[in-house]
Amino acid sequence: MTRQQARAVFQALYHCWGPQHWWPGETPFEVMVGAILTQNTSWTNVERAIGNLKALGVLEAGAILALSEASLAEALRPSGYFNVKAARLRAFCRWYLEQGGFGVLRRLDTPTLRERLFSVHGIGPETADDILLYAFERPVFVVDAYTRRLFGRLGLLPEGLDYESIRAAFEQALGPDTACFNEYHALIVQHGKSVCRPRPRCAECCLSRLCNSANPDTVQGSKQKA
DNA sequence: TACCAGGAGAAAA
DNA sequence: TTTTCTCATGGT
Repeated sequence: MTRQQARAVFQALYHCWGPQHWWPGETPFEVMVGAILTQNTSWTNVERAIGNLKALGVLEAGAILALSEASLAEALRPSGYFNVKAARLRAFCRWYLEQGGFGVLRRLDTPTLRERLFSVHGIGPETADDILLYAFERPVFVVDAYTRRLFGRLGLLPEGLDYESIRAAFEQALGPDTACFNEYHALIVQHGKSVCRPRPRCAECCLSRLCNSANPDTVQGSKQKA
């Protein structure tokens, strides 16, 4: 993928959807909690769970750890996978406090911080990069299922490419640009939720021109099952 | 009713 | 090493 291709997609998405103002969290810690809770879950459900934590007055690492796992799971219920996410959120909070909190972590270089996030049970590459980009404002491109789907359909990324290779492809094409990565990922998600779904509504797709030139077989969803 | 959603870890092959 | 299964609520 060339810089020109990456920028062309960005411009088309931005023109179609406008600025997305991500991430919708009031504090870096809330962004990190949201990144864990949104795993394989729609954001509207995550908002309910975060609302529960706020109502309990526990949207803080120490307060979350002070809750029993059952109480925490109950608060997280609307976000789905609540037992799994309660354990993951507690693991993250323990790590967060052990590390010294946001003020200490923000002084680490990005590769070190990324490696340390990977050491937390329940934080994989996408969640780590969400946290790096939206909470720590590091120039890390977040790759998700929408990114794979969209750029696969555009013919700009081969199928089966691993996470790190896709991330590197974007970062190499665009250069380190936190603001751009922030907006780009948000636009891909917005586009994915609205148009570029497993059963795409390509007639409504602002990228149809790019799709047609890149990969005519997949553009109109002709190879997708009806 | 079935599909899908801002994944990750464990188990099985 | 790679693939498959499990976790679960809520909207369309």
